[in-house]
Amino acid sequence: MARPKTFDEQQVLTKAIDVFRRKGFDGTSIPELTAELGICRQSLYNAFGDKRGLFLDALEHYGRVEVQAKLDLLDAPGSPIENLRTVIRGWAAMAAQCPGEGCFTITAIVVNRNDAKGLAIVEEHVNRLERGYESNLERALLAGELKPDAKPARMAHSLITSSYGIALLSRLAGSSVRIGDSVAEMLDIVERNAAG
Amino acid sequence: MARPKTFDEQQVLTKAIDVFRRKGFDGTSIPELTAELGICRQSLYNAFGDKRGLFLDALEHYGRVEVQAKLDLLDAPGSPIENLRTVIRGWAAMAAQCPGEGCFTITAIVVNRNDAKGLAIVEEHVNRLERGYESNLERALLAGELKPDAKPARMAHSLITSSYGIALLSRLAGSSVRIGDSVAEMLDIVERNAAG
DNA sequence: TAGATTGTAGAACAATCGTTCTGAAAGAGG
DNA sequence: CCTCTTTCAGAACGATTGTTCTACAATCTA
Repeated sequence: MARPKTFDEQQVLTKAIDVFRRKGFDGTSIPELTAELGICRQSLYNAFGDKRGLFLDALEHYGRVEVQAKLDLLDAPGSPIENLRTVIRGWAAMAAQCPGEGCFTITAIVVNRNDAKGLAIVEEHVNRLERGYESNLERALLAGELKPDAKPARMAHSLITSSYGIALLSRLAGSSVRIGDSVAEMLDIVERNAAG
Repeated sequence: MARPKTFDEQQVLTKAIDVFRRKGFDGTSIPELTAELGICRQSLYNAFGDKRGLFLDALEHYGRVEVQAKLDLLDAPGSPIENLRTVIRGWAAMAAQCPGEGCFTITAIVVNRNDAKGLAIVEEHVNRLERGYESNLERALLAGELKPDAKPARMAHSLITSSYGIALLSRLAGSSVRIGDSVAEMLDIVERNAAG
């Protein structure tokens, strides 16, 4: 054998997520990609097939890292409801941290308009996170943290919609107040269904 | 003078909204545009300057027609709260009617990532609608339809976030249940603040 | 050291992009 | 009639697109 891989594929995918989120798919050219990823054309094509392949790989990597991080938070030991509150506040924090950028999922939803494979990956991310919310709420219900008549599925559906609404509108400059109130309302949904 | 305009500019802009929403900005070529709009290259450039000019004009037209239609509904005579319920249900109806397309505002938010002028127009649309929600709720408050301690601004912020969350996620195939529950939750926010 | 492999640098490719230009057909006013 | 003006059809423009190809440097194993 010979020369080992000198670039870290995962690290390249992380950079790719950043670039695509910032400039979109069609808005990012190959020269821009090679410059920002720090690899040359040929390496890009060898590793990912083509431009769309790179995008799809980046999207899957996003699921393995960012989406999974939220799921881990929801599943962390301790009070399920307190974990949920942490995740909800995290959406506002993300919006405040990189305003105008927004989460990669949103770019992917719009960009993959006509790509069934890409849309399927995004949809799986959204559904996984939604099920994460739901199972978190079911555990809270079992633990007696929620009123017995609380409806985890419906709550999860509503929370997911608000979550991505926040992520979308965070791309607009003057959204901080709006996002703050939306997070407060999400926390209120949880509070209202809390026991005692 | 001479030959009168043979194509209706407003009608062309309506078609342009459809095309751009379906294929995005970079994803739509000039030949596609001339085909779908039913006008030739030169007419397009004479009337709108260039491709981006057409997009911005279409975006403004969207504000004059679609956004304004929602505002008119909110301002219609009769019970403010009942009007608000109608508009909220309208978001679900829109999502059900053309699933996978989503409202033009969302395309514009993602597509205008790096175009300040375009982003400003979109932001104005979102803000106008939000103020429409808010003034509707203030009128409801004055009319005694809301509890005295209801907070129109916060309610409006939260409702806008959910509205666009719905519009975004409606692009995913399996979102109908999720959207239904989200609308129910939005109606619940209104209900919970309604006067006894 | 020899050879295989993995990377880089950059030329070259056909295709398509947005845009402009040319020339002519069509209808309204003088 | 003639003269504008609007629109059309389509050629042409340079620039850029995604992709492939060629040549070469680097680093591992045998």
